[in-house]
Amino acid sequence: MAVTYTLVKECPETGARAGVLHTPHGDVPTPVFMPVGTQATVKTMSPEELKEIGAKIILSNTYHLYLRPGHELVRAAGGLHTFMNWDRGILTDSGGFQVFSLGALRKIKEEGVTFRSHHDGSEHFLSPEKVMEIQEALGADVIMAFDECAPYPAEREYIKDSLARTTRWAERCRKAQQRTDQALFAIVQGGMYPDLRRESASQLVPLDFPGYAVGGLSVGEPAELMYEMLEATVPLLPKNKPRYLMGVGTTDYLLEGVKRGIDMFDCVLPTRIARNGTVITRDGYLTVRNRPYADDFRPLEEHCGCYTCRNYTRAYIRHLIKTNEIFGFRLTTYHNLYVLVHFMAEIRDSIINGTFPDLYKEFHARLGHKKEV
RNA sequence: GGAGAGGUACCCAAGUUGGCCAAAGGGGGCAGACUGUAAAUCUGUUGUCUCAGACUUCACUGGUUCGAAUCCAGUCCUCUCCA
Repeated sequence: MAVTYTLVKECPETGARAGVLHTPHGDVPTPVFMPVGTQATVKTMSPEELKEIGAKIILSNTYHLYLRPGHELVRAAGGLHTFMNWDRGILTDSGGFQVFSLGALRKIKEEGVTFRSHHDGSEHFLSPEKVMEIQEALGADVIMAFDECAPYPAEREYIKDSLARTTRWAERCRKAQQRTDQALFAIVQGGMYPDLRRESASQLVPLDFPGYAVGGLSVGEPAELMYEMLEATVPLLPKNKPRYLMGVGTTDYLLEGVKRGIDMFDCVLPTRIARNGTVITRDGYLTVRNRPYADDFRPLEEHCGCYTCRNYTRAYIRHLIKTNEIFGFRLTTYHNLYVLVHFMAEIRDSIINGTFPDLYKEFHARLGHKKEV
């Protein structure tokens, strides 16, 4: 098996799990937050910095790397790990999210999806088979089945058709798979309809994929609705396989996701808001770009052990951001990723120590609302 | 000394057949958004007030006119060229 999962401990009070994802590029303790490096780089971070932060696995993207520089070039480079000098885990998203985010530029059919390139308008056809070919050329440890991340809100009938097609696409991906050293995860869809979530899961689970993702969430719906969908989905997923909640990455969502049995998360939010002048703290967001921090000589977050907080002040970082200096984006990105990666490690420890419910209560009181610090 | 060009809001800069001008557009400032990255992006806002409405602004002073950033006269200042 390319990638296996070991369940280390499960919180008896909640559904929280501590485990290990074993990959050809090292073990990944779970629950885990995976930084996103869409174009074969986590924007502004070097691989060395990512390791320093504690990242054990990162994301990259099929659609984007297919367009540029082209998967054949990555293959010629020796695969994504070699190409980008990252010897730890990599997961590639299938392009399913681009079916959603490039909504105006694509057309969905049973056979696959026609995209008009957002670079030059050229037309490209991605099918489950093509996506598998690309992902095998890229060579990530975990690869994703081609799916449709459906929009919210969406009609029940639309979601029903979409989820069924996503299942058929997952089967086609499975059939097209040739490499045996990559784990192909299927993606549960179903929109915001609990019964359709269950329908999707019940179609995919018997196909026995090495891991399952929950997709189509965090697309604009209220938080409570997302939690409800998780509760409808996760209990149907096999306990001995990793569960991955796609596109989720605020501290409160992470905590709530873990509580409901999720093992893996990814999100562009920490890196994106970092570049837009906002940092994540244990107590909420801090928009360090704003005026009040102009002469604030404290670190971004007191007691944070990250490189940024050990060496730089809010005033300096605000200055860098305001002057559009690259180093500013690097410092905020570093901090945000550090916070999430370490938050997950802390959660994992608490699950193993049996104190997760306490940690949950503590953070539940602090999170869930945005607050300037 | 002579010839010419010009002075518009925090900065740059449109606007000079008089009204539709509190005044385009940039930049800067101040906020907001961001969740499997079309994102170092996008959106809002940026004269004053008791903000619907009213008031004071386009170098300065005076004038023409129902009405002036726009027309006239004078003053101050800036730049270019020629001596």
